[in-house]
Amino acid sequence: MALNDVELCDEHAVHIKLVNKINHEMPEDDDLYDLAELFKVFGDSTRIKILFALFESEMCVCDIAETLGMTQSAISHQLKILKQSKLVSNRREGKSIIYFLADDHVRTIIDQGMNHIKE
Amino acid sequence: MALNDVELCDEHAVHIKLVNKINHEMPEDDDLYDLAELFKVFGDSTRIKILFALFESEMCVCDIAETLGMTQSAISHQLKILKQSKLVSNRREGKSIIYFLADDHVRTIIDQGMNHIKE
DNA sequence: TAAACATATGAACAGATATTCATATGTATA
DNA sequence: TATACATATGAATATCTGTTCATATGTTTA
Repeated sequence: MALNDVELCDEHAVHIKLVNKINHEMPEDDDLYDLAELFKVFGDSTRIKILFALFESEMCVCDIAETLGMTQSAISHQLKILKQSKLVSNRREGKSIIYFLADDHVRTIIDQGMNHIKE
Repeated sequence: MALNDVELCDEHAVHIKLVNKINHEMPEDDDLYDLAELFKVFGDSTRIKILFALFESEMCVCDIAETLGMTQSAISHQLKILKQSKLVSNRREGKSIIYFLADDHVRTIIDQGMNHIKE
């Protein structure tokens, strides 16, 4: 749909200033997209579980898989997504790769989410 | 995959206590699911844009559609999802239905997300 | 260095999801 | 009360996403 083709309420003349103001305050499309992508990462219960596990302790992939009762492959795929979003980091220790939380935003965001659903 | 069928690292004997501890601290499945569902709602740029619009002012459906340059139907579908998650509420005013933010968790959660992507 | 171990990865499939289109519902107005 | 207006909704479709399976990569150890 073209931009000059959008639907308008009858009261459009009254609201046009509001629409313009809001579009002026709206963040850049890139930021909005990145933000949605970030929340998308939190929007899967497997990844949420992995993050909760890492709240308690850093862990190797195998132990995360065991904790969640899922295959190593499934966990590894999800860890890749969490790492790409910079929510977790990892380091090698011998044969194992240890994953841990990248920073404390993760906790804050999840805590706020918990507050919301607990009401 | 059955629970007694999970893969175990060779070092399993060392880590079994950690796994048990983490499973003990892990929130209930229902809560984990609800939490993921909540973040899923934030994980779409159309819905993120609607929320940013409502940060500035309550609005009727038609004006939201115009602001975002999208159809009334698409916006209405998304508003339904936002309302089901209790992120927005609405009231009727004559022919229009006015949507507004339900509470302040929304701002906090989105602000934290912004902090993360802005680093 | 060959074998075992730990993890990563690509392809494929099944299930979920956002938008569109047509239309229904509810409200105001001529 | 017929018509226009504002919004909601169901079905259909195209796209996206999580898991599985098979296998590749990289490390340790016998």
